[in-house]
Amino acid sequence: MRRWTIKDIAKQAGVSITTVSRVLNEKEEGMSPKTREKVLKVMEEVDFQPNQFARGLVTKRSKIFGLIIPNISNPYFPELCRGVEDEANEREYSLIICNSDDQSDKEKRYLRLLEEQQVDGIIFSAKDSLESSDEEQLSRAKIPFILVDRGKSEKNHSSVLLDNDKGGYLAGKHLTELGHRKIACIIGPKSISLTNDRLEGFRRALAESGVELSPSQIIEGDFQMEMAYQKSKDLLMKKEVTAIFAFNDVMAFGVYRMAHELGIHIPRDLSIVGFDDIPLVSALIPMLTTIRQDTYLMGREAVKLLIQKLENNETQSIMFNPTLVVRESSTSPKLLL
Amino acid sequence: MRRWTIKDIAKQAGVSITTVSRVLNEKEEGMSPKTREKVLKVMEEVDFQPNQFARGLVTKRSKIFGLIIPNISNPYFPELCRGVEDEANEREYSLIICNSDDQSDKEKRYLRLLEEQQVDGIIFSAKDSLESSDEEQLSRAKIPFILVDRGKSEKNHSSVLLDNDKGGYLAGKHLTELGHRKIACIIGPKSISLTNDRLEGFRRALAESGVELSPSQIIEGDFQMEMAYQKSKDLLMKKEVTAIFAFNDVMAFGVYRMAHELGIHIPRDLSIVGFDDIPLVSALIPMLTTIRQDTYLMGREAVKLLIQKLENNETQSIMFNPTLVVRESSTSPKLLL
DNA sequence: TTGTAAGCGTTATCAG
DNA sequence: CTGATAACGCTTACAA
Repeated sequence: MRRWTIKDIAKQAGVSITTVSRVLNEKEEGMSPKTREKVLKVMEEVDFQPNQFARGLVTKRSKIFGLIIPNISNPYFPELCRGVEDEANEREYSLIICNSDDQSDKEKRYLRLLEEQQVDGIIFSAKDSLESSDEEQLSRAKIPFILVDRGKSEKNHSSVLLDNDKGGYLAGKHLTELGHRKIACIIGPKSISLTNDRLEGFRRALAESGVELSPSQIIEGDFQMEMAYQKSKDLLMKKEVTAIFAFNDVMAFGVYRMAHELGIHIPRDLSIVGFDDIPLVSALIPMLTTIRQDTYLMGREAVKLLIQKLENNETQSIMFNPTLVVRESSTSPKLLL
Repeated sequence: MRRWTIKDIAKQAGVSITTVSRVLNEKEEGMSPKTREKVLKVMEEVDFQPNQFARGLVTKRSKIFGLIIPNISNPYFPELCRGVEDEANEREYSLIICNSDDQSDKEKRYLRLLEEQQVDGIIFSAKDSLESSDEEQLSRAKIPFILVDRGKSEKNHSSVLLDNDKGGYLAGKHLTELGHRKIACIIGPKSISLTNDRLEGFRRALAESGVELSPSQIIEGDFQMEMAYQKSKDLLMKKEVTAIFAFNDVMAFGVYRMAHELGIHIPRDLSIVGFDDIPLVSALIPMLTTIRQDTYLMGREAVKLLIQKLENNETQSIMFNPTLVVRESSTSPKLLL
């Protein structure tokens, strides 16, 4: 037999389909317990499952959220994703995930896809802040969305972001307090605003100690290990800096590798500070000093705010605070160059 | 105005809804180009998007696959997930992902959820091989599925698995060939069959060199770093082994950490072999020798076979071959104990 | 407390 | 080549 429908259930239980629909939706407590029992019994027996297509067609709700992230292979995102998934599922939503690879066209394509799938909302960790064309599309489709991790806090949309300026500041302050004066950083793509925020905070911290950051000490990376590994070579060979601040942990991994290759000892010859505090960080030897963000919680929070938006049309933004986690990779420079 | 429907398009273009539906589905090339143009133009103008609920209601297809994995935070799975997502999207499918945390009840819950969402198929990396109750449910719901990474190859369902026995064998052979005689291993949960497969291959390789694996040399881990870190302490302090084979890279990370803490030098005092070859592995210092599997490709392949099943009802299984990647963490023991 | 019937936006079957 | 029209399975006024 084909799948059971409420019609079948109704016939079997000797009631109308309306009644079945009612018990399905747990509405109308004003209903004879007998009838309810009868219906529930039949449903139970055949392990009835309502058809979401039919439901959605009427209610216009899919109980699905979309999550767009740059790349799940970047260890930052599984944590975020996990937070989003856990919160979503507790609230009976499923999650479609999409990897944009930081490409605008893929973002657009997925946005369309999600719209077509009639998702009830989108959690968006975009290439950067939303492009206006995307925002337009989203609002035209009336899909509530929330920006997470990437983007800017604006009053016309919800967001869950990190105080990246503060993160950069913490890193800078830590290094200058240790006595470092010659410091470089491996930043993210300049097109991404959080890169600039971190850089600004970092600069400010250095400036407070009268340390300047020359252009040659700012290396543009892509948040991946490989490029950081390669680009740090020059920097390390010249031996002109005593410390490096990598804008994420994965790039710090790259620096570790190059330092190892060149026989540079961490932290004796070189201090390193990372960003994110991804779980595997504690396995790096020596253990990495880093700026921690509570990625998992940010994911959960994003879903909460999204649901706020969805149910009450409330726009809300939260900014998380990063913290400095001092481990073994940072120490005072052995001598001032 | 509310969302456009094919009805609106039809009216606007001065044709019937059937015609609109036809151009939407690119059917019936036998159609006057004029009409087609006319309709397409209107669609373009209003950026028309068909309602998947209505579509699904009649076609019974959601264009969504479900992916159930233990935990996206375990670095093995993002790769798998990425492979699945890429292949799925190229074929116009979206992907709902679910983390089961290796708990049977969560698996069951998600299975139900996916069924309710009317997914067109499920890619399942279960706790272990499918429980019969799950298989029953799946077949009752007529949802095609494929097992990936975890499970057993059986002729009544498709699967994409790794030759774990061979993987274990490669690791064992490598270590014995280097001259190790006292070897331990940190395995996965015994309830998972791939653990036993790897162990068996490993044992066989050791046996070929007359090396035996005593129970005290088999440590049960959970594929996470933390437990491997703690459980390796005893092992390392006794200094009774010259090599350790960790059943995944993440646990190898844990061993690295403990070795570092205890001042044990890798590979001089201790050789380590991991499993998986996750991307960050190359950042471990010294670089980890490991058994590589092409996780990304396995993900892609899983989707291909799933679609085979879906479209042609062909059941097919593939077994991938692991390879040994020798890096810096394994070498001959400095002296035979 | 329960039932009837009108949609929801598509696709598919027939006619024309 | 094109168009009515009947499903698809559910929710929801509106009646009874």
